[in-house]
Amino acid sequence: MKPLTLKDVAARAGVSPKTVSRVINGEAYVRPELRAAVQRVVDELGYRPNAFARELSSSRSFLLGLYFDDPSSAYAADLQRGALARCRVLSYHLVVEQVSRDGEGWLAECEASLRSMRLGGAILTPPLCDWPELLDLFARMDVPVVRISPGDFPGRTAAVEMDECGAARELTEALIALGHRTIGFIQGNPEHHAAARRLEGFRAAMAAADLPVSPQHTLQGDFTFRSGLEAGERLLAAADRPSAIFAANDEMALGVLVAAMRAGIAVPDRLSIVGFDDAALARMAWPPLSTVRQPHVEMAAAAIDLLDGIARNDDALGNDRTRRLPYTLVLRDSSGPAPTS
Amino acid sequence: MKPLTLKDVAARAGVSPKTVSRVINGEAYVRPELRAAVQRVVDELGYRPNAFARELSSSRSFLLGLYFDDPSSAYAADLQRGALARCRVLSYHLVVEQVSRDGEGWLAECEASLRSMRLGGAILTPPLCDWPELLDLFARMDVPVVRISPGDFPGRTAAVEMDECGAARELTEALIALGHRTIGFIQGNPEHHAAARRLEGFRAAMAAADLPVSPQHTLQGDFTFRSGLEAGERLLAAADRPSAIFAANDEMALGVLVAAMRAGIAVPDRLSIVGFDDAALARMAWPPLSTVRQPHVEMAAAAIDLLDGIARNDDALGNDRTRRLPYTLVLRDSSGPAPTS
DNA sequence: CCTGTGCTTGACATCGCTGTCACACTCCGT
DNA sequence: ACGGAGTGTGACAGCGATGTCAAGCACAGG
Repeated sequence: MKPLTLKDVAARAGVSPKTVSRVINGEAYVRPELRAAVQRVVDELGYRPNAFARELSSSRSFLLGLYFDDPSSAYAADLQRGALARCRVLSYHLVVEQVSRDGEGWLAECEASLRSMRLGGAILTPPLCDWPELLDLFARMDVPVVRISPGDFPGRTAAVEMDECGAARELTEALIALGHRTIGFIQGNPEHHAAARRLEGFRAAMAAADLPVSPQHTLQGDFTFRSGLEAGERLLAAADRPSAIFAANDEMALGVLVAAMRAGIAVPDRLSIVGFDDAALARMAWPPLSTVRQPHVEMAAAAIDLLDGIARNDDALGNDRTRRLPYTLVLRDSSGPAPTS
Repeated sequence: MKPLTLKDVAARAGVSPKTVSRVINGEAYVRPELRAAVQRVVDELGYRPNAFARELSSSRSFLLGLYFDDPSSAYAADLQRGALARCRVLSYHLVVEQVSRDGEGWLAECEASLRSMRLGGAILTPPLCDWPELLDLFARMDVPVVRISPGDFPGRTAAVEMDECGAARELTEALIALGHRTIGFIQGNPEHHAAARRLEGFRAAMAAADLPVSPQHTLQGDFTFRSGLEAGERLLAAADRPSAIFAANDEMALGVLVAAMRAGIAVPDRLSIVGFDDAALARMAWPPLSTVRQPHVEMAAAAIDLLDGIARNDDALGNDRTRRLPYTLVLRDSSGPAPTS
């Protein structure tokens, strides 16, 4: 099966290849009738331009990179799904890359990878989005970047974010409204800077309600189930056991839930647990988790849109290179009124 | 930052571009000393050939496609992680694509996508791997394919699989050994043909032990949590409630677990539940799920290796185009002795 | 000394497309 | 009628690599 080329189409339409190219790319200066005629031939033959040749001669690119630290988290999967769907629509292709800061050569390896394959843009997810070396690399390579929930360097690149602080505050306020006065908090991966905002929001709500936040009740996790389990066990074994625990993501909240089960503490009767993200997991737990819905799919789609805009040089975007998406509180059965005892 | 080209390297090394190309590609007929000298320059400059140009002139390709039906399942994430890791090593790039059979144009869209971007190979995951139209398409486009757990058309393409039937039988035997005599089974997505083997294995074990399998105890699910929950509820409400339930994947098993919790049925004391896959989820449940570990990561890596082999025309592979990987029974706390009552 | 063979190297065309530029033509105002 | 601006079109070069082929060289055998 010989591939169809521009020349074939041109011959069939009785015009020069360049004219076909103009039609394909929607360039100006083609007579409307001619444009229509050529378009008809293109459709008839089902012609698709070879993306590699295109890229080579125009240094545009149709490949977008999605960079993850850990591509197997539920978070990553959601982002990917959103990005993928949008890519289809805008006819980009998505290249997934995994980067970790282990070892010496990670940056060099990234650079090599980028040099061998020019990307039209890249999406950096936390915690990568806050690594200055990586941002420098993309800047040097002149690859447009959109960051998801960046924690540092605001304004340095386009970004998609959510009001994590506000969301955490609202969720905490909801717990306080349920009568909880002693609330534990399990932080996420310290490298994930945006996640630190969740702690801020929690503290803000507690301070506003004049409730104390003891350091023993503010534990460090790393977003994994295991870390949530361990932190949960410690919190539940404490003398002044909190009546509610806020974990900075759903996986850790699930860990706390299991810790409570093991310890025979009824949820939500004797302990309320809330998470963050509204991952698919949240609904698979028993009781289902109260959490904050972070619109991951939409965030990824917005990121693709931003990249597309930058590629098209839509300076209509101008200064508006940051999209902020709304969150939603999702109160399910893992949280309830504080025990009266 | 101007990109480094073959010519630059050639000039620096005092040879022709073609010779550099030879060194890069490890072709024969270059004097060892020259080869070493050129290699040194390449390393020094950190030169990387432009993959697009390479692809254009040689019609080789360094892009591998990973095709999913649902890219957000835990299964998909595991496969992707394995593929990604192997790609890094072999310096391929991974393009992720999502295909569904909705609507009219899905095949045409796939074809268009493939025509615009020649892939060096593709990995098809279930249930896509059993869609004959898709297999035909790839054959027509002359893109090598490796299928993961194909259900139909054995031998048609290279494949990576696992003994699903044997695994299901062993797991069922383990339940029988625990004293269970009435065991429910929840099937997976009927489109996922390989998964039908799990039912076969289950039936084989039951038959071997002379235990009846009632049709009311063999329900249809679709691999989602929700379908597991619903099937679980039905099984648990039945008059002759089974003492153990085998769900064809972990997500559905989790659904059954929640159904049991809701109904106040203690697991594993009054009901044993087992899943299949050993997804990350399995360990996040309470009690943690007994299941069969399917080596997803290794399977994906093997698939990449197969594609690489095909690309290099290693006919050393010859007829050995199917890799079968081993499973492991993982018995955790969601299964236990049958209740004596 | 000549021819043949095998190794080593580079010149050149080519992959499919787009950027650049030149040319042709139409439509003005003067 | 003529210069100039604005349109429409195609010829041609080149993006950065590899395939092909021919040429140069060394060494063997006749």
